Order: sequence, then structure tokens, then C-alpha cells
Amino acid sequence: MTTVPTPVPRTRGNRRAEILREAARLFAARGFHGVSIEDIGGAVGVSGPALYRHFSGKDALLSEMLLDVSSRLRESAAAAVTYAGGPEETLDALLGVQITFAIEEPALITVHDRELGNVPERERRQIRRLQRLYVEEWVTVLAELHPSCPAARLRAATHAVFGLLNSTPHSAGELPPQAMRPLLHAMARTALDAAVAAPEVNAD
Amino acid sequence: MTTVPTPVPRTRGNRRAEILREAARLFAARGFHGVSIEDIGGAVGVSGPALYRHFSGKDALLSEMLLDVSSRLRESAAAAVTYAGGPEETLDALLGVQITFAIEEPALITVHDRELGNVPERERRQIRRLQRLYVEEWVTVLAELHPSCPAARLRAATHAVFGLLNSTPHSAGELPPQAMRPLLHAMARTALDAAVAAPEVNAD
DNA sequence: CCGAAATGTTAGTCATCATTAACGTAACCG
DNA sequence: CGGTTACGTTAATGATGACTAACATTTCGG
Repeated sequence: MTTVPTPVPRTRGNRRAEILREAARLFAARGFHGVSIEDIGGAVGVSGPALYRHFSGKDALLSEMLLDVSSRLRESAAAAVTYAGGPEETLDALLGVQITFAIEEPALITVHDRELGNVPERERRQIRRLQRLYVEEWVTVLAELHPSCPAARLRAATHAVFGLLNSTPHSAGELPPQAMRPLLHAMARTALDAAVAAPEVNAD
Repeated sequence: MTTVPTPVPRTRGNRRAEILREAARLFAARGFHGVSIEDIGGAVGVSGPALYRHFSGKDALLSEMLLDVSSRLRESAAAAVTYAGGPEETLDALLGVQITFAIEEPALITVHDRELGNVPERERRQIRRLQRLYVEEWVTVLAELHPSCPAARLRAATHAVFGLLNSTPHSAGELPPQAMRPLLHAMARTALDAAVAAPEVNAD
């Protein structure tokens, strides 16, 4: 059959992606060191050392996972900033990006903000750089909206909002995604507004 | 009882507390499975198996840590509910409790919401019960303030606010605690208000 | 058909690690 | 004093786990 040959063996890309997906799920649930190579292999139906045909080691697997997600976040944010109109719209677009990730890939988001410490030095720096760029997209837009607010405060507020949005994995099942999405958007949006108002230190 | 001398040797409690503190720090940084008994011993100046004089094992150490923090949270919340005046005040008090924990014991808070899965079944149930009670204190107060809002939505909002407040460890150093505290309070408070308004599902 | 990728498999190998054993030592109680 | 208690120490011991070796099998491109 002259079935036009798939240039890349059809299993390979799939298997790699499958491994990354299952590994993310397991790492999120039990932590990087709580998951064995056997566990990951088992989750995709092969067993143990087969993973070394696709990744050079457990560390490399984690590195690629985190590099991928931080790249995607950063790219989506850059796109949002480029195509949106005014700063209000841009901020909504950034919220949409983060909410989509949090809802659609809770495992990746969880691993992304817990396991950076287990990535080898070299790629850790790369990932940190992407994360920093991502945060700076937020801070830049917020600074446009509130030029008088110090950057440190904007950065702290941004991290707090990430915490809010990334809580989705914890409250899984409380609400359906189509209800969760506008809820998170409204909460995050008003929290950001509150963050830049009232810079005075009033007694708690 | 005629007051007999200290029934418990003076060193014991200190050493135990020291171990718990250092273990929390290490677990928060590298995860339960990423920390060895040797690591913990080393952090308090004794080495390795000395820990077994104080705890029956690594699991028991984690169990006690999480049981302690969930008890304290739940008790503080109960106290806040008891002594505060109206629901507005009570909510502010609850926010104060969680913010104090998040700022003063970031390691414990981190371990508390990551490592429950590594606690043996028996005490895991106990801890979950305490966590549920804690959440219910929040939901009860919020329901008083907004009787028309469905409980599931209030619960989701509560978890989201925990995520926001517990983000402190991530943004460590961005702002000094005396600035962080009112910032978190304002953000969390307005986020909760936003959560109960606008229950309609509008396009994101 | 031939050989080289690609992709698995099952048995090591070598570390690391939780836990236990066996053995001090100092303080305190009687 | 004498022994018990609290606390430590340094060797085992036994699992588990990451990674490597040696050995198929399938799939194609030529």
C-alpha cells in the first residue's frame, strides 16, 4: 500500500506526549520524588526503562515538562498583549490565558509551581527566565493602568492572583468549569483593583 | 496534686519542636520524599536515627506536623467566630487568622496543602476532618453575609482565597510583612465580595 | 531481502534511605 | 550507690529506585 509514509513514526510523538501527560498527573499528585520511573511507565502501558527511549532521564522529563509549560504561558501572554486593545482588554486577555491553563491543565500548573527546585541548574535558569518574562507582562499592563503604584506591589499582587487562579486543582469538583471560569475572572480582577488602591498601611 | 517538678525533661519538648520546625522547612522546600531522615537530623545538629527517640517514623513526623497546623487553624477560626461581633467583623477576623499563618509560618502552610497525600490513612482522615471544619467556618460566615449564594460557590471562593493568601511563600521578599498583610487582606476581601455578586454566567 | 532505526523487554548494578540493633553516657530518683 | 530514663552514636539490614546492559521485534527505505 503506497500509504504515504508518516515522516515521523506514528508512535513516537504520541508516546512522548503520553508520557509527559501521565508524568505530570503523577508528579502533581505525589510529588517528583514520590513517583518512580516504573510508575510512569506503568501509567502509559509500557514498563520501566522503556522511558529511556524517549527521555534521557527523570530530570530531563521534568525539565522538558516545565520548559514547555512556561514557554506556552509566556507565548500566550505575549500574544495577548500584542493583539488586545487597551490595557483593560489586555488585562482581561492575560486573565483568560492563566485561567484557561489552570482549568484545562491543572496538573501542569501544579507541577509548574512546585517542582522547579528539582530541575537541574542549567534548565532551571531558562525556566526562571520565562517565568520572569511572564510576570513582567502582567506587571507592565498593571503599571499602565496604575502608574502610581510601585512595581514591587504590583508584582506581589500578581503572585497573589496566580495563587488564586492556580487554586483550581484544590477545589476541583466544587463547580463546573463554565461556572469556575467567570468566578475566577471576577475574583482576580477585583482583587487586582483592590491591590492598587489604598496603598496606605492601615491597621489590620 | 502537690506541684511536683517538671514531669517532662526540659530538653525533650525543645528537641521535638526543633525537629518539627526544621522538617517543615525542608519538606516545604524539597517535598516529603525529597528529604531524608539524615537531612532532618543534620538540620537540628544530631544525626540520622536520633529522630526515632522522638518520633516513631518519618510518617508520624509528618502526621503530627499536619495535625498540629490543622488543629491550630481550626481553633483560631473557632475563636474568631466566637469572639467577633457581626459577620463582617467575623470575616475580617478569619482573614486575619489565615494571613497570620501564611506570613508567620509559610513552611507549615506550604506543607499543609501539599503533603496530605503522604499521611497514613488513619490520621489523614482526622486532618481532613479538621480542614473541612475550618472551611465550613468560612462558608458559614459567608452564607450569613450572602444567603442567596449557593454553598458550592462559597466553597469554591473560599478555596480560591486560600490560594491567594497562601501565595505568600512564592512572593517572599517582594514586600515587607507589614505591607503584605493589608495588601492580602484587601485583595482577599474584595475577591470574596466579587465572588458572591454576578452569579450569572457571562461570556468570559 | 537487508540493514538500520525505533521501541520494547527482562535482568543486573549501585545508591540511597528508612528503620532497627547494639551499644554509650549523663542525669536523676530512690 | 544503683538503676532507670532520656538521648545519642555508629553499624547493619532490607527495600526501593534510577539507570544500564543485552537482547528481541517491528518497520521501512533501498
